[in-house]
Amino acid sequence: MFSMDIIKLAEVLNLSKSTVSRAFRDSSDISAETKQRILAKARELNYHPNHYASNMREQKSMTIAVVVPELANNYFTQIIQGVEKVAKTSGYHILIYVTDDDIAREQEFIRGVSNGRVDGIVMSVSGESKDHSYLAHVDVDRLPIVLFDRIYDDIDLPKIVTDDYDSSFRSTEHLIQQGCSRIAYLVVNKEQSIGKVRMQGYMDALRKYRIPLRKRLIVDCTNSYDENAGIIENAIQKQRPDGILASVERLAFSTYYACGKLSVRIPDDLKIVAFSSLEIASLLSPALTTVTQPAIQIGERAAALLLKKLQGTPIDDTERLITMESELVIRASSLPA
Amino acid sequence: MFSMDIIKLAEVLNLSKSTVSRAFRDSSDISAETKQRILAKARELNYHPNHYASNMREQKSMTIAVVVPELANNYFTQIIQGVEKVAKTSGYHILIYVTDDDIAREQEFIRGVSNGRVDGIVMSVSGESKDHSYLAHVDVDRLPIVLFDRIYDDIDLPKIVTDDYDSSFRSTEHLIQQGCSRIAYLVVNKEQSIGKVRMQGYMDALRKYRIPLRKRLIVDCTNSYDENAGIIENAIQKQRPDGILASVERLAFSTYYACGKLSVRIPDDLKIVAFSSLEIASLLSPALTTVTQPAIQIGERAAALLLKKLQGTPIDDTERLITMESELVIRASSLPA
DNA sequence: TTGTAGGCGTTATCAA
DNA sequence: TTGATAACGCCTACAA
Repeated sequence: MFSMDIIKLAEVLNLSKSTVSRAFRDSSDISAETKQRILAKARELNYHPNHYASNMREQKSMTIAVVVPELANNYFTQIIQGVEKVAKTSGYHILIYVTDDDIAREQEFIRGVSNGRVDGIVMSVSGESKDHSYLAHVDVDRLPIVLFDRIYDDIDLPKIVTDDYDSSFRSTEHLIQQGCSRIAYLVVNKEQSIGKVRMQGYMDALRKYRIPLRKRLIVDCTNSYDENAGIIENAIQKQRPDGILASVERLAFSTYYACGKLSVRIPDDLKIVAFSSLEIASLLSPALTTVTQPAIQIGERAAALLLKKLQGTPIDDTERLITMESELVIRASSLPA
Repeated sequence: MFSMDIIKLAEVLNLSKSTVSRAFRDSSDISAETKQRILAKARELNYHPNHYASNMREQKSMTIAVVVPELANNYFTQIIQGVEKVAKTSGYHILIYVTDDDIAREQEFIRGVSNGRVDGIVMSVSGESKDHSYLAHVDVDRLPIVLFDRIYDDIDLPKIVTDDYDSSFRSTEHLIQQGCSRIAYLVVNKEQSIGKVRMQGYMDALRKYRIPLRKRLIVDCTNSYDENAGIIENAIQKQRPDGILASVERLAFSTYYACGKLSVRIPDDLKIVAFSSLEIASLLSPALTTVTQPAIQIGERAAALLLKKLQGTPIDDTERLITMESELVIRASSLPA
């Protein structure tokens, strides 16, 4: 029950604490010899400068927060991988916060880290986009924020997104070209940025091919697996779609299960394309056609942008909205039987 | 560029900083009225007590570190989900560290958080188990550690594991009962805790059924997808196994790809069982038989155990080694064609 | 090159 | 109930 601090270490070494302190920074004001001696002793006594004390002095924490709506989603865990990778190389630590799509919690987290606890934030916002003005009050010079994927359009922060509109348009077009005419769009929250943009791509593709938009084919799902099972089964039975565009991965899985249960054959009776970062999409039965977002790169990019800002480099305008390209990988689930 | 601190807030309110400070803790030495006034003003001016300053005073950070070998693995992301969930309810923050199975980095991380940066650690160790004595030097009264899944046997810390030996034994037995006699065991690191224990279960099951152990059927894989592709293809062609037990999920995926490439049919020519936390194992082609570990619960349990310790409750002996049960979920990949 | 001293923002102790 | 003051452990002018 004995804790080492800089003073004790200094005493042991018969030096002042300033000298010891210098040994742990880049300071040139110290003889190599003394420095070695200090470092050696520190290792021996297992001394490490207290991070919080340093932080308080230096007003920085070398920590960034990653805020995501959920963890049970390959996309977000890949984002974290990307952020972690970049953060690590610059010596930053990362704190993870999961909002469960609850804007109150999102707000609470942002507040909770607004005290020097983190130096910056990488965030994909929660689904609800009603009142998010709290973000506008954050002093981004003190606490920079980079948004990715699920963003708030009216908030002026650096953003990284994927070409969701195009991907959605192309996916729908692909289904049409495979002969689908009753294409359903599965969405969790169509008020939210990505849900909305992807829906627009879907609708515009239908219009281009003069396929009437049927409101019933836009299916509102939830975050609950159980509820979605019912919703999707119901939609399949009642609306008889011959194609499905799932705006998030999870909804495609639910569709697979529903089809299994209802004996609807994929792709014979129903073709599917899904936004998904599942790496083994090709091992599914049938292999799933995906819009694959470069999730890891997005995470890396977001982290790099944040670090750049943290290092004082100004973000130029071209970097305030970065659009990355997704890839439409066509597999069996959307091809002729 | 104006930062709110307790002194400024006190000035605005015409109070002393002590009084303001009291408003933010449970202190009863303050009138309800004053407290309200302070809290209201704080909200208005967006003041939050600086976390690091508090930490320094209180010698605790309300933060725990989660150290995992990798993030590209459903098991570990589910663990994080579990830890996050429990930590959140107790107001703890979580830092994520990824070792990439590099013990040097593991060591570096532990050192790096040994300064009050975190109050405790939940960790699954890296694969290499040569020299990990550094862990023995950690003062676990100051910095409690809970190990899970991949552990070091000779380190006396609370541990949470799954019944890997039994699972492995039963899986192998299951394959034997399906008529397999040349069962390969795919492993990444057979020196490491889980790799070793799972191998033992495999070997003992073979012995029970008097099936000779063929060294060639124990296939050493790596962490690289590309390398594994070659290794596994090679093993399938040269050793002609009729059953495979994959000790980690990723190796099962590689096997699926290899079989596709080599036109080996699953389960007709080769049956597979894998340790895997993939939630959509039943959607694979064919559906994958899995040993499913209760990953989320393990994470929850590990976090709960750590929090218990942090709250000063002593850990009793029965909790020093907790064994959770995995479930063998039999699906098409290991059943008769 | 090394030492001295002040302050980073809090909270706890003690006095008023 | 409130206020003054001394830590918490560290870093950086500035002095020696």
